[in-house]
Amino acid sequence: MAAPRTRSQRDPDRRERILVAAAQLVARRGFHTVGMADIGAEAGIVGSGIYRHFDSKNAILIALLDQVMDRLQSGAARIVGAAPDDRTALSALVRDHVRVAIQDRSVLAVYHREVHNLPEDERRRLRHRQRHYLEDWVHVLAPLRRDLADGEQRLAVHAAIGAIQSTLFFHSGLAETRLAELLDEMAHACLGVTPAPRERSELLMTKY
Amino acid sequence: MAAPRTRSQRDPDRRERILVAAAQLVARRGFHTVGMADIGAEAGIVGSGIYRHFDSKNAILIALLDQVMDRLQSGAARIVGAAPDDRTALSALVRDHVRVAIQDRSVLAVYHREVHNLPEDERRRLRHRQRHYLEDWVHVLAPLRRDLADGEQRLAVHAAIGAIQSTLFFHSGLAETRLAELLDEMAHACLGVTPAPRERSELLMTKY
DNA sequence: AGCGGAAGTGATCAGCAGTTCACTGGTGAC
DNA sequence: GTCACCAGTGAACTGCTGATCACTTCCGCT
Repeated sequence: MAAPRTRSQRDPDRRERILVAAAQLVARRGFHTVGMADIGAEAGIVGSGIYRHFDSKNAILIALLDQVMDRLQSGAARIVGAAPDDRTALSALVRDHVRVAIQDRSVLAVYHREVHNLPEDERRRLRHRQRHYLEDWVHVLAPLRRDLADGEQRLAVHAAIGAIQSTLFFHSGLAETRLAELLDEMAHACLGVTPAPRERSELLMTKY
Repeated sequence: MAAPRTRSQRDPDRRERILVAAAQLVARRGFHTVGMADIGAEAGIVGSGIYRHFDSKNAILIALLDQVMDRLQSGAARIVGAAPDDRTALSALVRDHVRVAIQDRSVLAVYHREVHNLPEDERRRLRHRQRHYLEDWVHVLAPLRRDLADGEQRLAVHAAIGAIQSTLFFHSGLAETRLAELLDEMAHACLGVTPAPRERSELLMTKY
């Protein structure tokens, strides 16, 4: 029962296309500058057609930001669960964040700039998820930086992520592998931890 | 003639109060979430009264962002003109940016998030000023990091500033001096340069 | 073929927020 | 004292944009 119903008919993944369109447009021009008509046009339908897939304009933004947190959190969970030691875990966290920053560039940029455009409760919820993600970092950093107090470790994590995400806001023109290498290095520098050797899978920048 | 006319009458620095009010509100809730009525109320007048001091809502934002760039650029100009060598200059640039990030927290946060809400031409103008400021950093970093290519040096500068500005988006709860110390350290780590010893004046965190 | 329903359309609504404007009241100049 | 002027007021206007709704179209299923 409740068999996997044939979802949509015209375009099976229209919903996803709307999200992609919104991410690109919002990243470039800002959430409130972009109209439903714009998003619709980019996704191949008319503005009002979006309401077949989302309840409101805000719902699009929420879906977008949740998607980002999903990617970050799932990566972190996998890493923390599998890494043999703290230093390996931390380096893997750094590299995963770099990967997301490069691959999901526009969505992450949107997250960074548009969280405060959310209604109070949704913002709290996302901030909560974000805090959770950061806690993963702090938890593996703590034993490696006993010289830092609790709040200071948290600051270091923020700074490392800030360094990584600086790439969201300008175009370096560097090759992706080189870009990843440098961001990786600088994030580790912020954390005051020498990078663990890369895994083979990481060298390939694979998705999983 | 055209003597320095007695500017305003009721409140001599109402204009400034409007800017401060706008900075705080916009930093917390975002530019388009904040209405003219809100800004006015915070500044002690009614919403429409603002138009005696600014041509439009956008004009407030522009004045705000220009004010930030003024502070950054004037600091950079002073430093580059006076520093005895590149390493001292770079460290001074870092410390000045840290100072602005802490002292003018909300205004800098607004800059970071709301530039793309500007009309095309104004955005270009501000981006241009920003580029100019970054060029000062790159110029003194270049001789210290000959191992990096041109675009790579620029990336490092962005990352260092990203690390510093990460402090704009959360409350560390640390004492200001300790906060400045750590940000300073991490920014230098991103740049791959050992900090020059602090000047006496810097230790006091004075404005000039 | 023909039925049912989901996807897409376009006209229309509704409300908000920036802006304008005629007016008031207080301040400084003479 | 009074005159000119300008910051400040509040009501009204307007344009824009998110949202609604009745209608059409297209697909899948029997």
